[in-house]
Amino acid sequence: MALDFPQIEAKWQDAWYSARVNESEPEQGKPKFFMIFAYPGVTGYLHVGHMRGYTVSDAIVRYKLMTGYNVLFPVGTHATGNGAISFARRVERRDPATVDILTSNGCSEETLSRLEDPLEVVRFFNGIYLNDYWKRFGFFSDWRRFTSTINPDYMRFIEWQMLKLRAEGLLIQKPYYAAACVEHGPVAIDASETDISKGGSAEVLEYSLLKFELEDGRKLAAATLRPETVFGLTNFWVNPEVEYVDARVGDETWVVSRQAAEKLALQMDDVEVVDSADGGSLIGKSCKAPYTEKTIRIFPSALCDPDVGTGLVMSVPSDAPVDWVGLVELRGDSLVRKEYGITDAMLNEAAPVAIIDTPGYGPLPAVEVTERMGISSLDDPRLDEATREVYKTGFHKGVMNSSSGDFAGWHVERAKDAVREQMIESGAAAMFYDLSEEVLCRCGNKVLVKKIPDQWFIDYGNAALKESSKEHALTMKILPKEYHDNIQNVLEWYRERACVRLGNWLGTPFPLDDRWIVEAIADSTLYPIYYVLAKYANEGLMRPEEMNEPFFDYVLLGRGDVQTVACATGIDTKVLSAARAEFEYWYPLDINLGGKEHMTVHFPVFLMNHVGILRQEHWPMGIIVNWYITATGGKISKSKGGAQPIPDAAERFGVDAMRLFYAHIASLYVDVAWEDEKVQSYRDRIERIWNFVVDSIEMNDGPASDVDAWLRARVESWIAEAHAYMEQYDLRSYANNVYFEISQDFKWYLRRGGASKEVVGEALRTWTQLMAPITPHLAEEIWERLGMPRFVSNSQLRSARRTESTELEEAKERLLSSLITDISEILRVTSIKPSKVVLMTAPRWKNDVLDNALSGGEEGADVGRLVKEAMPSLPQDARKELPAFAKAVASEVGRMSPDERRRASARVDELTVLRVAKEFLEDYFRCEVLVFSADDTAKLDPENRARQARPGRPAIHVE
RNA sequence: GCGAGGGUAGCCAAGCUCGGUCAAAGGCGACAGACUCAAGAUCUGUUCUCGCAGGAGUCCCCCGGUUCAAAUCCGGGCCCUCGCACCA
Repeated sequence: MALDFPQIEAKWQDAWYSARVNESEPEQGKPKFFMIFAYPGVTGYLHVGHMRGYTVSDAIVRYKLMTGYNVLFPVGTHATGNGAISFARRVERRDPATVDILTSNGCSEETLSRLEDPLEVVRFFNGIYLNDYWKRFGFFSDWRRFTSTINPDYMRFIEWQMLKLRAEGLLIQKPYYAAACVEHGPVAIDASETDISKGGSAEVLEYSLLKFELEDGRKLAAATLRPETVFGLTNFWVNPEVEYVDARVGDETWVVSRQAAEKLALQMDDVEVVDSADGGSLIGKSCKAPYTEKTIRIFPSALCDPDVGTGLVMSVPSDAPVDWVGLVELRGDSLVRKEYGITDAMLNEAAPVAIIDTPGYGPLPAVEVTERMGISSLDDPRLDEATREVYKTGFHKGVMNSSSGDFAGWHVERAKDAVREQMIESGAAAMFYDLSEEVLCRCGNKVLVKKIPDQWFIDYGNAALKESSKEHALTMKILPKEYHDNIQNVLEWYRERACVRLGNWLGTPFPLDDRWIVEAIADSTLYPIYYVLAKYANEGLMRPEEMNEPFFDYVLLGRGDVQTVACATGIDTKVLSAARAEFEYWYPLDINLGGKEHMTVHFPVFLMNHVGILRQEHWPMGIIVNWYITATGGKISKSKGGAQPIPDAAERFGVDAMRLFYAHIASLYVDVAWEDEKVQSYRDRIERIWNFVVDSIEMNDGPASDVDAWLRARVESWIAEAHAYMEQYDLRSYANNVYFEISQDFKWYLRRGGASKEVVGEALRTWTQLMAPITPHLAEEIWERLGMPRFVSNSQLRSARRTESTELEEAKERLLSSLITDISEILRVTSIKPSKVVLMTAPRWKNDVLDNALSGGEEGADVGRLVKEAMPSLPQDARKELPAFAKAVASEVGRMSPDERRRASARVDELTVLRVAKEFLEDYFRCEVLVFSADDTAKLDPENRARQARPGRPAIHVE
């Protein structure tokens, strides 16, 4: 009989939610478990990959619920930022891809026009996430606590957080250079291109702007990434085709390209274009280099790009292949030389000057590389490659040579910053920021780097904060372990982080200055707390305008007394006390689970804000990082709308099959490709289990047998292992046992003639409980069939009762199954069709020797001692065998782990076990089976195989 | 570049923290058999090579080292993936 997945999913979800099994209230004295997953940003539909982390969270929470914990597992969404705004804009202009995604998900034209409003977009997707994803998957989340970051009450919480950061001295202000659109303000440069229409992979480059003084006092400003090469300057490049301008900067006049002047104006105060400047007229003239004060000649070059840097370039032919090739080309270009009057003497003055010792190169790497590669023209596309090669080695491995003055002997990497600093200090240079490629805003305007003079930062560089956070992180349960170790480095590396931004964004206005909006990472650090309070706001027990600083101070920091706070807020004292008690009950957060992208972004600030603002007893306890589900042949990205819409997949495969897929397909800490066939096979597995269970429930009761005790023993092992795995949140091993190993045990039981309805029923109940965290709908359906009261989901999973006797029961069956393996192996290799199998258990003395070896304790067994102690009592014919056997046993025992020792000590009466199992074996191999002890003088052993018998491994003879 | 993770049999994926229980779990695929009118359903077995006795040989990206013993530890190399800050 097939399972109707959608039907049972709906049935149990209705039942759970109407019985409010998913809702959480504090219960003093009962241990609590508080878990969240990092809430998703509201930027469109999610895809099947996102459900991995969410599902794992739900499974953990469900397990905790079944093991005595009062659990809290709230969910929410992150609407801050421009995701919803840009989505609304795409809808507004009826972007075909966006419209297509929406309509294929069933949106009407009416809904479409509603979604032109960003707030409606947020509302719309909040509904989708809640209903189509999380409820659809049967999560045990307390829906009453749902919150979203642009809800008015949540915003009050963020305001409070910023005030506390300031109070702790963790807010600082300083200038900042950000990519910005002239019209829309700062934009994010990011490959997913939420803000921009072009240039997602651009970077902000830090140029040094070096000033070269002309005879008339004006200054040519050249932008370079390598200021330390100032010592190797030989000439200057100007493009006669480019339009330059004279720009007044403070009390100086700079010559730069018109485009560069515009950029400078955004980054420096007091920049004004006063005149145009003719590049051609400069050529042939001289200018004075900064720092070295060397006089160099100005030459023409077509390579100066007015959009890159300042459109003016300083020339270092020793280390820049482009400069060297430029000089070579110029030397051979008589036409140009004639036009600008460039003489051989001038060119000779521009001969390369060696400045850097680069491992693997001579004194002039650029000359060397271009000659080796045979590059002689600026049009040669391999110039880029040559530049990269020289730059890379020179910058990271090079050392400044004796021609670099005070910096001789410095590593280039260090010299770069030091030289720049000195030049800036002396007024010979300035900083200049530019993008590595053209970036266009969604509106079509150019994105440029703009100085923001009074940017606010959270000071994650604060030494005390950093130290406490690192120390606390060591005590946290952080998985995977690699991240537990690495987060130390991440925290160490953290520095100030911009926490507010200008522009058209959804989010909380910055309480210290409402031109700013609190930035999207900064408003999502303490938020687990807010789930505790959201219930009260959602139920109308407090209004946003009442949630002021005294309110949060009282509830979260325990400041003030309830009467005063009630006056200051207008909130009922009962509500205040309850909220505070509830916070104290649930906090700290036990687990925050999120994708690997959070490792260097969200998790560190999440931790540090807790440490910075809250009392130590409220600092978070654990972090779990999950890796991704990807699509075959590339990421299934959110922006592309999702290769596999979640409701569709749920419909096709069933929620439980997907949940099992997420739990079992691989360790959480590797990326896994989504494959329909894989999910389908989990669906098959679930149906197989269902059919098996139904058959078992309907089975006829049979007589008690000797495997009953074995199955009971196995149940104890299932439970013990389940708890052990979940202790480590190792869902995969847990699922492997529950969905694959356990069914094997049932099959073995039946095969061995087990028939007790009672024993099977007992085992089925435990099995069902074990399934409940991962495949809850299936488990409930089975639980109901078993006649159990609602619900398996909140039934209690007891702890295991393993004893010596359960060990023995398991050892007994292990003996049989390994015996079957051995016999089958012999039959397979020899191709004998057996008419008779003779089994001979090890003689008594071998057991004694093994026991003796095992009792030897830690120092292990000594062969000599074993032989000496066993010899006297041995029958004559065994004495020859003893030394070899003792040696084998000694080495075997020597390398046993404690676990193996325990098992080996739990040996069973093999003769009896085999005699009892004789019929079973005869049935299995369809032939006669004879059982002897090797001690038995009447045994049937024509080939003298009895000597091979060892404890746990009877000798075998087949014919 | 900086930082992190990884390369295991046809494929996916455990194992590596604590070296021996590892020819290396499990799943998928493939092959064979059983049950069947039949099957893409289910069950059983096989799936590195050799083997008419439960075994042997070779193996866990490559090279080298430590060790009685290495998939596991150390060094070097090649290759892949990911994060890098105002992007959630």
